[in-house]
Amino acid sequence: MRGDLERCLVGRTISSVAVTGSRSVRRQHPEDFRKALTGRSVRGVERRGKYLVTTLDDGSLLVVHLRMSGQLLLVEPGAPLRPHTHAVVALRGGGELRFVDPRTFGEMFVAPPGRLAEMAPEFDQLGFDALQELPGAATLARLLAPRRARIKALLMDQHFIAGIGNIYSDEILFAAGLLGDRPAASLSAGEVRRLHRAIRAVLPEAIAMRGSTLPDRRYTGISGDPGTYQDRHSVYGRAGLPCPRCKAPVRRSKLAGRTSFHCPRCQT
DNA sequence: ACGCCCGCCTGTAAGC
DNA sequence: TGCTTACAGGCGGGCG
Repeated sequence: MRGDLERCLVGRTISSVAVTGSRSVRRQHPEDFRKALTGRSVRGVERRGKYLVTTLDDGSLLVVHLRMSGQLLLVEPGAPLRPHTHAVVALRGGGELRFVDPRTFGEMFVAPPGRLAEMAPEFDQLGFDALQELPGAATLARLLAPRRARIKALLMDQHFIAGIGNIYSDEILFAAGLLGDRPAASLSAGEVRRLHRAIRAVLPEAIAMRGSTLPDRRYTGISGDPGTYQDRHSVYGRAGLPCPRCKAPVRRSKLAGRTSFHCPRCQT
């Protein structure tokens, strides 16, 4: 999604903004949000964990978090308005960026220059980015050693490592051959190395395939195009289906409060 | 520090 | 067919 936004938005100017409802823009008055964006042009698009951060020409930041059901779509003006469209950002020269979110857990806000920390204190709490800031295996081992949490809970803990959620924690743990309920501190040096390699293998591969679009098609690219990594899932969403490695049926369980999937033979 | 529960919402699918 | 219930890519807060 970051790449899509970068390709579609950098250099473009925002001509107008419309916000409907009060839930998606909730850290500031929607009118302030609208004013902060109107007339700005997009300089770049970054990502911190699961937050999308668009840099504008005045140094302010447009921050978006999609949470469970949020979607960003770039459409032609006049395209039919999908239900649950909460914000429309019109671009000069055509095109509209639309924020659609049925469950309204997602949100957007604009942080004026230098105000991100005060508007979004949780940014300071984010752990290292799973993709861009992953430390070496030895450092990772040192970080895991004192932790009593289960490894899956820790992989999904944005304060520890930022960017991994329920799908990719399960896929990473499968690739590493580890059970998610193992206490983090119980991993041997070799197991941490496997985990490290799994993170570095799964995430770039999933991104190359444009992510995982589940049957409800809630996550798509900016053009509404589905990702294809769901076809490569080894365990997530595959309860009862054969493990791609050993053919044992994939098991479904509850772990770290979330529905989880693992292979009972390949993961220990 | 950790596990577990709930709430925040709406849509969907499963179960009766 | 129609109703009720459970659950869904996240995350913060409260409790024990």
